[in-house]
Amino acid sequence: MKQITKYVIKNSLKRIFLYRACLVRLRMMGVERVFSYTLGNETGVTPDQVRKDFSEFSIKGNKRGGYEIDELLSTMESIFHRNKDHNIVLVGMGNMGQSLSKYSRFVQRNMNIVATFDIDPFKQKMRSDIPVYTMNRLKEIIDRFKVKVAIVAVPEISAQEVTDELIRHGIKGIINFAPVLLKVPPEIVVNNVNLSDELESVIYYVHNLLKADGQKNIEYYTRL
Amino acid sequence: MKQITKYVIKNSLKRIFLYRACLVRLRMMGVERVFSYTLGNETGVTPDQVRKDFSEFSIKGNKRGGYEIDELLSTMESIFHRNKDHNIVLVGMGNMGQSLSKYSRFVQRNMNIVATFDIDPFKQKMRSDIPVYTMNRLKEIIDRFKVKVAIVAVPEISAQEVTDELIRHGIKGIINFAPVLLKVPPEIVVNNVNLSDELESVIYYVHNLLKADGQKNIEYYTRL
DNA sequence: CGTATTTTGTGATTTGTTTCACATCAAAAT
DNA sequence: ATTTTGATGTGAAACAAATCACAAAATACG
Ligand SMILES: NC(=O)c1ccc[n+]([C@@H]2O[C@H](COP(=O)([O-])OP(=O)(O)OC[C@H]3O[C@@H](n4cnc5c(N)ncnc54)[C@H](O)[C@@H]3O)[C@@H](O)[C@H]2O)c1
Ligand SMILES: NC(=O)c1ccc[n+]([C@@H]2O[C@H](COP(=O)([O-])OP(=O)(O)OC[C@H]3O[C@@H](n4cnc5c(N)ncnc54)[C@H](O)[C@@H]3O)[C@@H](O)[C@H]2O)c1
Repeated sequence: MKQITKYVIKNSLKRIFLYRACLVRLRMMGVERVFSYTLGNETGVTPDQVRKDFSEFSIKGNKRGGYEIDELLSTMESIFHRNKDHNIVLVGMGNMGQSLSKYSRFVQRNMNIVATFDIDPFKQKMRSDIPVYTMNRLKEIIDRFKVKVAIVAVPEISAQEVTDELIRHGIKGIINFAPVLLKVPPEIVVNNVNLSDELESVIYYVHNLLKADGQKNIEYYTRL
Repeated sequence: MKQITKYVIKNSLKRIFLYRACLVRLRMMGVERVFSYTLGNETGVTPDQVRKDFSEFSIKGNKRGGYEIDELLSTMESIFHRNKDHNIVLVGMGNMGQSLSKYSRFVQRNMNIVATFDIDPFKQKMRSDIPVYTMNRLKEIIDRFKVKVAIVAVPEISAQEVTDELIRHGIKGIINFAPVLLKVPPEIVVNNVNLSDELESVIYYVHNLLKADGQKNIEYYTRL
């Protein structure tokens, strides 16, 4: 009973990510507390929106005193389940897969790629920090590391087949870089990232903005 | 007068990309015409929404006869300015930059990376199809190839500085892979792609869906 | 040729999101 | 201790997006 259940990250959640990144930076700069005004200014969001977003996630501040950054960050950590580590597998060690496997920021955020998989024996011989396995070890690794989330970085043609296999072995969430809409059962979370579309949309907006020349941006964009 | 003007791709435009990819596939399979119902089914969108989207972009079909795929595709091509080529520059030939520079699908969609740039002399010596230049040739290349759009794939710390330089030399649109909100004048289009956030949001949704277990998806997601 | 059928295109309605406005509280000032 | 000030938190209002519903148009069929 596979079906297309596309989802996009809710804007309010995207903004929470934004706030967090900003808070981490401010904290490193020695700042201890923020107001919705400060945070809004820093992230290009109105203070009202910041407070509404916090309200949605039941994040509380101190009347008049604003928000204590450390407290805010630890509240966010528990919202995002960042207190514990998350094991991830990556399928497809081509250009994209290799690049992602080396990306240190995932680890910094407690997202560990514990193993990668590829059908190409040459890729399997690659020396790398993270092991590259054949597909037949998929189940073993997913079970051993209690992996719930996978990165799909295989060619378009193989993406659905790989996805089916991942789900069969217990994967619940997928971030997919292949330019296809994966069909999955409704309880599976899929985030389709299509970089060609992202780039092309920039071109589209550049052209239309140049024509429109100025204030009518709203017609073409949606604010985050 | 730099400021934060974040924009996200409008959902209706995202869906148009979706329709197009689907239409290309159907066309290759020999299908000649579609109905909003077919297309919706194929992309997980309601037929009403398909027609509303087409209406927004003034795409017309034939009452009763549906849409002729070829006609639809060529209308879309002109909407997306795909009739002409688009020259792009890429700054930062690290893991991500190299991967993107090899991505053939950009070229397939008439988006040509004409040159790449890096401060690292080692990267400049790299043999690759696309030339790697020092930053001081940026202006020359941008002018020569009439480049309007750039890909930023440098570390977080350098992203703003590189962006400023790109804009100074006439770039109007940027897709940014560094996890920072770039500050740009309001007439510049920026698409900030943050892959850590995308991955983390999958984890977030997986956890919350598992808890919610079933139909209340709507609470956590926004449909595309 | 006219009637039934099917699908588009778009106002009207509903649903969702952002902005506004202000009561509420906590701290600072007097 | 009381007033003033300044920020939060959240209903209400305004705005935006998605769904519904149906008239209009094109085709099929008797
Ligand atoms: N390269 C990029 O910058 C880029 C950008 C955006 C999207 N993408 C998408 O990401 C995906 C990967 O792109 P790439 O450039 O890394 O391609 P690639 O060809 O370099 O790598 C694909 C890898 O997947 C492996 N593979 C193929 N079928 C497999 C299967 N059934 N099971 C396991 N592994 C399999 C191949 O052996 C290869 O190593 C593609 O869908 C592409 O469209 C790539
Ligand atoms: N690697 C990934 O998979 C990945 C994923 C998501 C986001 N990103 C982001 O993309 C960016 C690049 O990541 P990466 O992994 O390729 O890093 P990297 O360190 O491999 O590459 C960065 C490149 O930028 C060059 N550079 C640095 N400063 C520069 C400057 N001022 N001008 C020109 N070039 C400069 C460096 O010489 C290097 O070649 C980072 O911001 C990173 O956070 C990377």
